Amino acid sequence: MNEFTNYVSKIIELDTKAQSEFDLKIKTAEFKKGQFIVSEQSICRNIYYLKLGIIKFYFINAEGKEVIFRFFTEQSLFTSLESFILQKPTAHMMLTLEPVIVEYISKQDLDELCAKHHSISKLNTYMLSMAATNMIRRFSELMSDRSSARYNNFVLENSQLMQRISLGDLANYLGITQVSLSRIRAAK
Amino acid sequence: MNEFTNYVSKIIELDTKAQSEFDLKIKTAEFKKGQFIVSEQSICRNIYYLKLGIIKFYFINAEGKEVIFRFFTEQSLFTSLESFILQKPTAHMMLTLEPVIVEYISKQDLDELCAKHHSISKLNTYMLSMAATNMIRRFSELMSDRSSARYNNFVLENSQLMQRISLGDLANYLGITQVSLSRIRAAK
DNA sequence: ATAATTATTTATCATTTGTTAAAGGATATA
DNA sequence: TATATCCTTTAACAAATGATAAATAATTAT
Repeated sequence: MNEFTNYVSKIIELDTKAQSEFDLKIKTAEFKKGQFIVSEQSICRNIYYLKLGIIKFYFINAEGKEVIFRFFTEQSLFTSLESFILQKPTAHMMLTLEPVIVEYISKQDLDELCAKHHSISKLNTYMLSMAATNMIRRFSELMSDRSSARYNNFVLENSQLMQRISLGDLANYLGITQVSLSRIRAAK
Repeated sequence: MNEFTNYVSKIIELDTKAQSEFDLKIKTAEFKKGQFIVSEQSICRNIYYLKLGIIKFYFINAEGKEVIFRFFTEQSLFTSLESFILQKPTAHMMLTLEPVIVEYISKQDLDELCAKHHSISKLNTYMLSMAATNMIRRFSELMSDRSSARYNNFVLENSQLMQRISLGDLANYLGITQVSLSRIRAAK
């Protein structure tokens, strides 16, 4: 059984038939560091399960600056949601920060399975719920504290992740410049 | 037929039986200006359709300041999503800024209808998709421009709404203080 | 209408953050 | 090892924003 199937089975109980049909649709792909899994203007046709590596989910804003929605690490699901739902070109990119192995299912296959199996429809609902609540939390986090507090909080809650991302990327995630982040770090 | 039912029928085609069962579950409520439809620490048990009025969806951040997710106006769906999904107390409030009339369906009723009718399950999927993509857009908007540009943009795209909300609320929505917004307005 | 309350603007000063440039470290490549 | 490249820090200055208080305008209540 694929890791993706195993992962979702622990979240939503899938009946045997639904599970095996889901598992059959899973494909695997590998990427080198610095490659786009979803590039600008492409259509995101899949939901991905991240087996290995780390991914930066971001866009370039009106001032030409990089804004990071979030990072994804092992054992997480991701997709460029707006593009995935409407199957139209995305402005939101998925870039590998390390060598990456993913498993994925296409929207078409997932839609077909949703129509066929109620348990997979429930899985789909769960994945959308997580996408929505994660964005709500991300927005709240960004609006909740001054940047120094956001930095301290990030270090506390993501000590492992700190070792895998650059301070430049962290600054963008926190919504400040790298110079500003250096100042915050120096001020301790 | 309730306005809520009519509204969703235009988005997702519901078979006759699903539609009438959905319609039977809809309830109505009225609120005066300045009342909470969802108050802090309460559990949000419903999805609402806003028939009349305007609502502020917000929370109080770690520094004690009000942060506005968004405003809702007539003919829109809303719920305090995290609380609704997990049925746990919310930190996100829904406050009426005008007299309000809503129609709503409970989570329990909706879940039952989802299990029974695939078309309603699709409706549920649609509503979650919108919640997620709306938050993605809101986040992007907030991170895309300097505050003066965000203000100009808001005025352009929400000229009707401008007449119904206070500048203090608008400032909070834009992520700045009211004093700062006054400066931006004066600088024109 | 008058008073009281609330909303908005203006002014002043302090703080934060951005910008630019340069310097120092670290890492990768030949 | 030496060189080049990338990442991070530091410094100096400018711009934006916050905090506070006071003044003005608008709204609500008596």
